[in-house]
Amino acid sequence: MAARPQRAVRKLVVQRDSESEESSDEEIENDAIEEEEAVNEEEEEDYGDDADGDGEGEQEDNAATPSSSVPNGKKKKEPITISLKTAKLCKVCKAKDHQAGFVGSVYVDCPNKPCFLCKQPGHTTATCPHRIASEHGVTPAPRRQSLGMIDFVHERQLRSQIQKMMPPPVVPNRVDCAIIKLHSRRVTNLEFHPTKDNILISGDKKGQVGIWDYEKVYEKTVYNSIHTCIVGSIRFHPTNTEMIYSCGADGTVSCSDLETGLPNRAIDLNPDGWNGPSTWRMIYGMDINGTRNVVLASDNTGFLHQVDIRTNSRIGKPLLIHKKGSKVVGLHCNPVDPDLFISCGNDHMARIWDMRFLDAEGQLAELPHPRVVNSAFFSPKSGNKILTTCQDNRLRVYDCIFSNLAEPSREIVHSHDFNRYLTCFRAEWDPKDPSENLAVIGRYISDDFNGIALHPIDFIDVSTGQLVAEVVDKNITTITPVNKLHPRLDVLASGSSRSLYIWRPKDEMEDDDKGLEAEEEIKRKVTIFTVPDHAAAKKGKDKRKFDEDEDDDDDDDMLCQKSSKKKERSVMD
DNA sequence: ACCCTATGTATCC
DNA sequence: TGGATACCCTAGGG
Repeated sequence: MAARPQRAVRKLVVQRDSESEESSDEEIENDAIEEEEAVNEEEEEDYGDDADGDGEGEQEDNAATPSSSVPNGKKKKEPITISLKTAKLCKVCKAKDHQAGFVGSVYVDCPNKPCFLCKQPGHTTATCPHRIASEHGVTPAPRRQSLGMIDFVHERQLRSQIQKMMPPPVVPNRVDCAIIKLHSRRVTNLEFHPTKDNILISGDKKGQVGIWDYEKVYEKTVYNSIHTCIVGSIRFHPTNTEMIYSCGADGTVSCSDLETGLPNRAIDLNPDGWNGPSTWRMIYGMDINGTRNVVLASDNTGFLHQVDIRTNSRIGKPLLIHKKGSKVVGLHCNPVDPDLFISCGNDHMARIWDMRFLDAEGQLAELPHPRVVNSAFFSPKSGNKILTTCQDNRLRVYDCIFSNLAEPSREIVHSHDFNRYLTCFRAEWDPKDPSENLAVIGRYISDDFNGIALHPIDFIDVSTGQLVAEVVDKNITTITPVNKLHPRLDVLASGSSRSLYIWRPKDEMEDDDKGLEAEEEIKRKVTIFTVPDHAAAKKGKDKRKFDEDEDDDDDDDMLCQKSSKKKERSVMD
C-alpha cells in the first residue's frame, strides 16, 4: 500500500495547564503550544516532500503515533485538539492556498489546472463560458468553416423556419418502471428488441448479457455463457429477431439464441486461450450490414473482420483499417447506403469506408480528432450526417458526408471525460427524430440539484449545440454513460454502474399545474424494495441453464424502485 | 467518514 | 518501441 498522501489536517494540541506532569509521551504536543508550526511529528514529515513521500519508515511512524492518542488513564483531562484545516493541500496541484473537491454538492476545481470542461487554461469549470453562457453547460462552438453560399442561404432563410416547423421533441424525463441492478459489473451496452417494445438487451463488463422485460419488472434473464469479459456491442440478427450478434473483449463474435443463451461462435481471435496481454485480442466494434448479410467487427489491433450471416462463418481476410496496433472501438453501417460504414478508434480517427473496395484502399474519408474517438454514428434516417464523441470533451457534427469532412460542421463542448472506471460515453442520435438533430449523451460533471450532486443525461440539439433537456433522478446519483433511445416509443433506457432503468415523458397533463409542482415534489414518494432472486424466479417462467450466478456478490437482489404513477414528479425542472 | 481497489490512456524516457 | 507512471467530479465494499 502506498502511504496515504499528505494527511494534511494539522492538529494543534494544547495541553491543559494543570496537567503538566502526566504527559509521559506527549512532549511533542507540549512544544506545540509555543510555536504553531510544530505540530505532531507526522504532520511535519508530510510537509517536507510530497513527491516521494511514501517511504516505508514514515508510514510506520504514522501508524505508531496516531495523532490524538492519549494515555487511557486520564480520560477527564484530555488535551484540546484543534485542527488547522488551512494546511490542507490541494489534491490536484499540491498547493497550499486552495483545495479542489466537493463543497457540499458543488465541486470546486483546482484553479491551476485547465478547465475541466473545455480544457482551456485560465478559468475553471465554474466560470467556463461553455457552462455559464447557456442554460446548463452546453453551447455551440463557433462554426469553424466559413459559411459558403449554400450555408448562408440555409442559415438565413431556412434555419428559423425549421425551428418553427418542428414541434419540440418529447423528452423521456422521468424514471419509470424500476431501477434494476441486473448486472454484477458495470453496464457497457444497451439495445432494444426490434419488435417487442418492452424488451431491453444489455451487456456488461464481465461479459454478461441481460434480457429484461421492463414492463413486467421481474422478467429478467442473465446469461454468462456468451462472453467472458466486456461486451463490446450487441445487434439483433437482421431477419431472426430471436437471435443476437454480440462481440466482446474475449475476442469473439457470436450469434446467440435469446431463448437458450447458447452462443454460436463466428469469430474467436484467441483460439489458444490466454498467453499474456501481448497476444490477447479483443473485439469492441461491431455492426451488421443487413443488405449484404455481413457482420463487421473490429479488434484492438486495428483490423476489421467480416462474417457472412448466412453461414455464420468468416469471410475474407482481416483488413487493417486503423493504425496498426490501435483499438478500433466503433463501427457503424450507414442506414441508407449499404456500401458505407464508419469506424473510429484510439488512433484519434474516424474513417469512412466503401464496402466494395475494402481490399483496395476503400477509405473514403478521414475525420481527424485530437483524442480517442469513442463513437461515430451516421444519422439514423438519411445517413447523411455524422455525430462523433471524442475524449477531448467535444461532440462533433458533420452535416453532410458528401461535403468536405476535413473539419466538422460544429463542435459542441460537453463534459464526457474519459475515466478508466466508467464505460465510455457515446452520443447517440434519437432514431425517431425526423430532423436528425436530437442526440442523447450522459454527462460526467455533476450539477447541484437542490443540494444533491447529480449527473444528468443531456438531450442536445446538434444543429445548434443547445441543450434541449437535462434529465436527472435524485435516486440515481451515479454517472450514466450508457443511454439508448427507443426506436419507436418515447422511452429512454439508461445504464449507470450496474443498474438499468427506463425513462418516460412526464404526462403533459401534469405539466399544466405548475403551482402544485413544488408541493408535489415534496410529497413524492419513492418505494425502494428488495426482492430475493428466487422470488422473482418463481414469478418468471423457466429458470434457465446459465441463469444462476454462482460466485458473485450482490446479484441475488433486485433493487426496484416502483413509482406510483399519479403522485410522482421528476426532480428536474 | 474514511480507506482501498479495479484498471485505460497519455506521456515521458 | 516499451516500460513506468500519473491521473480532478468513480463506485462499491470494508
